[in-house]
Amino acid sequence: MYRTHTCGELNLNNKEQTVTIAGWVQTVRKFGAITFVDLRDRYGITQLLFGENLNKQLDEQPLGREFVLQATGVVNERSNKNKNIPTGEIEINVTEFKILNKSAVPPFTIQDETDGGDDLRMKYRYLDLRRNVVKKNLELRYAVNRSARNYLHENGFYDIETPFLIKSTPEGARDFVVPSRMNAGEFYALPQSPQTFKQLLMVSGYDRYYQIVKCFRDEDLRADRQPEFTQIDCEMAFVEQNDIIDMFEGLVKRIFKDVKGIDYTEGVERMTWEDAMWNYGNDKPDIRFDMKITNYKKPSSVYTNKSTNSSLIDKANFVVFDNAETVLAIAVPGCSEYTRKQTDELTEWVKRPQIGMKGLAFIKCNTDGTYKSSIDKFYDIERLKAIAEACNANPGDLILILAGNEERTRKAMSELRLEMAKRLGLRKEDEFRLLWVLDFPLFEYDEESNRWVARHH
RNA sequence: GGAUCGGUAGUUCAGUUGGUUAGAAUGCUGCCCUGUCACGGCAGAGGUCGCGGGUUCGAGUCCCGUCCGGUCCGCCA
Repeated sequence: MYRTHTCGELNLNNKEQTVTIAGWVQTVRKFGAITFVDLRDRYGITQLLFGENLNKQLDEQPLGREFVLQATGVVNERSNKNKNIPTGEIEINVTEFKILNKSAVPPFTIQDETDGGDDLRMKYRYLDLRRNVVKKNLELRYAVNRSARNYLHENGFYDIETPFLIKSTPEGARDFVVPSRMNAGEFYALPQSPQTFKQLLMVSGYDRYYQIVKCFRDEDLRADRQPEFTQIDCEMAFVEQNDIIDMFEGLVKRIFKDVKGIDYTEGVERMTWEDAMWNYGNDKPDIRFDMKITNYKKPSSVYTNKSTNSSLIDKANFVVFDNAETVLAIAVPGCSEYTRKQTDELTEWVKRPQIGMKGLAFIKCNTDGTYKSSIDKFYDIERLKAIAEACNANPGDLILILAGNEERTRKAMSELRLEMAKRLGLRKEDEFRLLWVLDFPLFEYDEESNRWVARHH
């Protein structure tokens, strides 16, 4: 028998048993007459003890990191227990061992906190995959996948495969192309998504379809964006928007329950795309904290249901605000005591190329009720007060104001809001909120012509 | 396509105003050690400072070019 147990399952219940395990050498700790070896496989780590007899054999056949080893021995209770691992109460007193394969010295350490950089770890991916943190990621992905499939199956969805070598069906991104042998000079495209196929399925009456499927888009990368990615692709027929939202809210809650054991019982907040962009400058806003954005200028035509009181900043001969398409502010709680150095540092922060603003205005709402600002030259105390009230600032708050092109300024203010929240410790990694951001409807029903028409955006 | 940051020991990084023999940690090698689990102690090896050119008495350091990598913009739903 190759092995009787894995490296993750032995404990005091197996005491006195003779076992055989196989795995990779994690570490070797030599103490003169005895040697400890941590043996690792997918399931865990088990400590091997090489006593006096075998130690001599180890001198002739030295072990190194990542050697593949098969060992037989008796499960012993340890005299010094390690409470950090499940197998920490036992060790195997080795009677016989065989080096199944030697290993060159790995170019980086196989540990949670590895010393290897990204490039090196990708080059030696087979070593990187041995690391526990990488394994955990693959396990998580599999758990999410399994949970989603179970939920969708239970709700009547069919998993139907669709072709990869297809005729181009442009969706906006560039197609990846594959040369055709049969038709020289012609090419297949790889799907940017299964969009046309699932629509075909709907027409054919398969009214609930899903697929966990690769999509291909030949565009430049970002840190969180790859040309090849997987999505949970779904389509439903004979439904309204709320049916879809309810179904996939259920999916997300089920995944949290199955994967993390979290019961997300509260309702999921719904927000229109317009509100998300207007109040947070972001189509996926962090709503774990408030700090909403206040708009001081008339919105562009994108925001059909928004209006503002631009008289608050008008007619002050302040060209920066006068010439700006958009003027936005947030009230940062408790930061009115910021020093000149700190506000200068924030100004430099928004001027970085990634943010791209030309400058930053601020109003300190002092706790004694007075105001001190970088725009005192243009606005008297009454006007500062009015501007501050418009963004619901409290005494002790620091109001930060950005002005410029609408799209860029909104995006910059979103980044600034997140940055300030981070500095104040408001972005708590272990807390989460689910939120639906409802896209601008692409079609609307036209009563006159009695048909659906595309909305202009 | 554009902007910007980086490339120094196996690895992750430091390296001052341009100045003696380029350092640290970790890994690796050898010796010591019977209870470690990030073992410990002692000793040692290990470098074309990405590449090419220039300035200079002298370049890891300054300048130009080039290659590679990261991040962002463009692009991408």
